[in-house]
Amino acid sequence: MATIYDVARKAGVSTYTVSSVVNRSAYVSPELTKRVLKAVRELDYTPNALARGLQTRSSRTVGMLIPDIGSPFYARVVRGVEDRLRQAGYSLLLGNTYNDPDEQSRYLAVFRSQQADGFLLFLAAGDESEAERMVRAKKPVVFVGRTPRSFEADSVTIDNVKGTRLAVEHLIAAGHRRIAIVTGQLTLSTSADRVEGWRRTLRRHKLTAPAEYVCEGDWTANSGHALTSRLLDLSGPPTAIFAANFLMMTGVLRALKERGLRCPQDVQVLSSDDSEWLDVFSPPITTVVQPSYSMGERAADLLLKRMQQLGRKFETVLLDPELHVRT
Amino acid sequence: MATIYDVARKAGVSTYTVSSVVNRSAYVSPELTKRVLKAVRELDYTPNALARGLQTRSSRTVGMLIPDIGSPFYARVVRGVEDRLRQAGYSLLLGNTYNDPDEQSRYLAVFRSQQADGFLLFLAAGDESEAERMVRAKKPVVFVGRTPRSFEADSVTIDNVKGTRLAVEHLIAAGHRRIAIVTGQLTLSTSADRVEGWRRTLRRHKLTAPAEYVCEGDWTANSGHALTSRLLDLSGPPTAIFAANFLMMTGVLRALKERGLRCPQDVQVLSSDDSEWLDVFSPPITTVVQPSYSMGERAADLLLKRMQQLGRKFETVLLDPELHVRT
DNA sequence: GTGGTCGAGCTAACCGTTTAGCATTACCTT
DNA sequence: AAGGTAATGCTAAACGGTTAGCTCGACCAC
Repeated sequence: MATIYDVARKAGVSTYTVSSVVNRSAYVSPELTKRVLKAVRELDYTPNALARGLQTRSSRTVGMLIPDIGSPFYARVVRGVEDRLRQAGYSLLLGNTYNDPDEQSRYLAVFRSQQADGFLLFLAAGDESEAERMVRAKKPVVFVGRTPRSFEADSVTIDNVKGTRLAVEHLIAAGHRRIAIVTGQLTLSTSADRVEGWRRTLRRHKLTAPAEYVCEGDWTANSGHALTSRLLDLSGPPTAIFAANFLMMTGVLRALKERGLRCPQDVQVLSSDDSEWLDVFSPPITTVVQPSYSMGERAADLLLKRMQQLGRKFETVLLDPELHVRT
Repeated sequence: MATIYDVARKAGVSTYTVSSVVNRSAYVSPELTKRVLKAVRELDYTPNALARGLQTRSSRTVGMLIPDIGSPFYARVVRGVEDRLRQAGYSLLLGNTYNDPDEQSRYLAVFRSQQADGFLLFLAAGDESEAERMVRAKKPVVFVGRTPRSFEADSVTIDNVKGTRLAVEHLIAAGHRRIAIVTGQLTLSTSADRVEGWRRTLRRHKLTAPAEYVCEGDWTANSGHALTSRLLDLSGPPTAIFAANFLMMTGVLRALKERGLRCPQDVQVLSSDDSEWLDVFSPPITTVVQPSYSMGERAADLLLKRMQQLGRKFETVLLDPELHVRT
């Protein structure tokens, strides 16, 4: 690989001049500019980002932590992030945590070592203290999807309380009185908020639900399946189930199918996370549409702002979910 | 951020000693080792990967190009890659090309600038010459999913000819005689091979199909929809349609639904790309299961081998698809 | 002619690692 | 005691960029 020295020699100028031309960082006469560009072309020179980053102490790279790139929801968030960062000239370093705090720590160490300029954290359940230290150390961090419980920071989340409220109101309007919720770890704000939305909406409509109607799982189809089986074994099983993500929803449907229960006739199922193509399948699943792509965009925007201006006050972006009714 | 100098000073040793301890690259007495580790801990020292990479001319980073992280299929490939690379101590730099050759070039430049040690390319349709230059320049490159048409290289692909054969044979066995195929750009080996498998299988069974039964799209749901509409307008419309990926399949179903055609009674639909949860929805879609996760793993393995031993002869891994029959 | 100002581009130090080559010490051999 | 050897860790030079501070010449005013 050609270096800046090679280019400088070939063009008969100093490395300063090459650098100035390549980065458009200082005026260079047309004559020299032409010679430099010619040498760059002929040597197929690409600046070494490592060397540049070492000197400028900025890698133009952002580290992002997500639970699972395999889930369409997260994937769309990543897409939003990437499209924005690309425009701003940043690259994305991605870390799949599989919701495992150890993997999470490992990736944070990698990001740190790679001198990431900023961090987008879609945190796993578990210890928040590491993330908190980063915020306290004034590193540019934006929390995505899940807000830290115990400290202030930039974040972009979806109004999960509202999302569940829309879903539950829809069910109540359809005549349901026994509505259960199947969700992920309750220590996560996403889960807690969804349960909160469910609880409040029931109360506002003067409905009650047994404690067993709140089912804590781990976002997987298997947990959705297991929790639903338990629900159906209750003496008073629900007539509607809200699943907090797509995979759990498929687990719910599987449990119903196993028992020969029909959806929506016997048990109606709603879920978070919309996909356009749900239209073409049955049963019809009414969903809470999470603006996942724009969540990614907004998070990237917020991070870019924070990186530019470290001292600014924390900002919290709350995005509105919508109900996509399917019948 | 603490540097190796800070650690050296604090421990009262040279940077050589710190480096030796941190990398376990040379024997250091227990006494000094202890002092170094203590200093590392107290200063919370993390080596600067940029400086290290500059010196060792290896970033321990792999650049990967994929069409769209938003598609579950690609996402699973990425997961396989990432899990393997992680074990080997590499980070993944991801580039979403959206099947756009320009984006692809842009990302290759980024990877190059970031001094990626290796490249995993799930290429977009279009010009292959850039990738070819990389291979000729003896850079560690592994092609994933799609093989280059015009030159030799390491690659990991799925036997698409066989996949389509399984699908078409299944349809023929079920009594279908008019089988159409809806696929992506025919310049891509994935598409071409699928069409090839379809054509050969029909011929082997002494069936013919009009030219219009081969429908070239761009992998999107919209193109699946448009192509299917055209198919249904033919004077002799097909009784079965094979869609070359998940999204196109949903487009096919949408077109059928619009016309009130029932699946599988009126038109049966098969597709590539399985998802476990298809079980819980109807219509039942028989799919060709692509071993996407292991494709990622194998690609990463192959790349690691190539990076270790640049001169080795090219290897082609062909993975077997399976049919997942749903009724 | 002198001094001042300005613009263009050069020089050289620095970013934080790794590592070849060397220095020092301890220990062994004869 | 002298010389040889091995073990241990130090010194200093890279790696490939960026950029503060400087030089040099052109131009201008008086």
